[in-house]
Amino acid sequence: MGRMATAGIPAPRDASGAGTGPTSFYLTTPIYYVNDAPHIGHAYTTVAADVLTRWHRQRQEDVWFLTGTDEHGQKILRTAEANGVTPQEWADRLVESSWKPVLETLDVLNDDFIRTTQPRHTERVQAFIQGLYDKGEIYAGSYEGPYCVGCEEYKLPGDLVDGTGEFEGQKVCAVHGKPVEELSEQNYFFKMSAYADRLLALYEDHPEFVQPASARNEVIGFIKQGLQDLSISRSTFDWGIPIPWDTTHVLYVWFDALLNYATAVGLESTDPDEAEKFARTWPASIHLVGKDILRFHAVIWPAMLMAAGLPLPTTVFAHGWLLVGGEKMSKSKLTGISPDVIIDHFGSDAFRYYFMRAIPFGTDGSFSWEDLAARYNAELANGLGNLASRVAAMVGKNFGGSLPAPGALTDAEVALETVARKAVVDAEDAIDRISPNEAINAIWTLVDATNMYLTEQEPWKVAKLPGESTEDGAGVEGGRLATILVTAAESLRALAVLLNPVIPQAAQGLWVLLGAEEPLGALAVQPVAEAGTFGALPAGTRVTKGAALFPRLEDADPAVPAAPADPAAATA
RNA sequence: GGCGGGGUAGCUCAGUUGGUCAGAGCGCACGGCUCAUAAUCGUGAGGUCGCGGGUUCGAGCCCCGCCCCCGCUACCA
Repeated sequence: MGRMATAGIPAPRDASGAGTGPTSFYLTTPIYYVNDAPHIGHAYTTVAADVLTRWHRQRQEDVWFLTGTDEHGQKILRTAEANGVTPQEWADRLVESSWKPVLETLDVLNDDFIRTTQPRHTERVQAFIQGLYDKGEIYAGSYEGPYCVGCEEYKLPGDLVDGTGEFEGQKVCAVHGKPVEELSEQNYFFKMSAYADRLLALYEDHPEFVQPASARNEVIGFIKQGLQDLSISRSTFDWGIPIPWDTTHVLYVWFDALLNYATAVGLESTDPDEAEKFARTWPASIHLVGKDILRFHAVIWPAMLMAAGLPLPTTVFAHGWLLVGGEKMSKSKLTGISPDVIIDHFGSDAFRYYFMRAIPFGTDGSFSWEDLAARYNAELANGLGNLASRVAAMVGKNFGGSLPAPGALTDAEVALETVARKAVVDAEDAIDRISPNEAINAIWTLVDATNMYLTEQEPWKVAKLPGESTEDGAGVEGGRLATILVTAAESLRALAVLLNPVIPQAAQGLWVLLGAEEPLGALAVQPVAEAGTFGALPAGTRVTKGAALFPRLEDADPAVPAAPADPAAATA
């Protein structure tokens, strides 16, 4: 599988590729900066991570899904001070009030949640950088750059604008409009420039390392401009991990943050169990990132790992932006939307489904309430929900809710099962290419084919045919009507299994509707590879219609599409 | 400025190496059906494929110029 041209397949990390046991699959989201409250962009990343890991779990793989929060840095310090609390108190507040709850809201099943202020992280980070220091990968130097006294921070050339008035002709701080000073500061530097060639070789030899290709090209272009060493310590503030050999400095937040992916699974731990966990889990299969933080993950991170002599992750995947009204979301333009606003109205399944299907992963995508509402009604309510409803209703009406034994299969049944099998294969392939939207497209071919199958087979007419029912109107076991309904039920069974990673609540609803748990066991343990094989539900399975999976929304126009109350906004 | 990606039916977008490539879904219109969440199934709609040249027997797909949009251009979470 690893030789497919569309390099998206996480290769087995057992380099020999020999084992036949479960494949280890370790996936991460970025750790989110606690200065902000979650918006749909964060939720998008997290949901994608959840869909991918749920899928891999349903392949019976050994999965580890990590998310968490980044809590160090000057911005956090300032925000906390502005609110009259310590930075740790501030971080605690945001984590408990916003970041952990949103995982529940989104139905996300993460295996761990790391916070960069936890001792398991800070201690291991210190051990890690001490190791680099001892190896000579870090040296003392000085950082020079334009410094804005008003902002109390160094600026990038791009942050500066042309001055006006008394500062005409000078470059000034865009925020304060005043000239900046050239300052220099003693810092510790990581010898990143030494890894430029090895990084380029990495991108060349492992095109799957940075995906999609557009992201990879940007990274390569960036490095070809010349790679400089990285200043990795700060001494102008103290909210960070102290540099072990010089505690007047704290570690640069990115160096700190990136390490979470490894410390969380046991890097540098002295605990034998944790060390074993690291050996079993590392390296990561996929780091999911937004394209704004691509470079940190595709350049700095592998360079750090190379310096430490650690294995590199298989893939850094940069997804695109969610566009609102054609623009990147922003609070100032009231386009930064909280996931709660959408989920309160449409539910978490619809949220997950919409963002996973409507937007090709890796490209920017437009979000609009109109599109969300239209897809909800057309695809979830009319397409899938109604399909389940019509099948369950007919099994109830004709067989008292007890799935009958099917009769002889015709070409139509074989054709539908073929669609199901192909959907499985195509969806699996799409997941391997880290393309959830294509996976859902593949699954939906079965929704459409099953609706068509029913229209063509007309079970409601078959039910009135001689020999299809008894005197009291009950359907006949082994008849044509029974065959059609059992086949449709098998389709629903396949859909429940295939859609469980994407819309877990509705999939479970389908599982209950089908009464499948009794004969087949829990939905979560159904192997996805066998989902397309019909004939799994035995005669006598209890099918009940129940409530609509996705009730149609007539008032598809939610009241408030803009930014809601935001814990962090008050401090901005 | 440099590098890269885009501008295709009302909307969101597909369109491999140039020749059924002018498409899909949604929305809309008409028709069929009536099991179902007024759902489902079928048909249609005629868009200068950003603009102007060029190459070719033939170009959204190749070349040149131009007009817009977006991303990257180092320590911005």
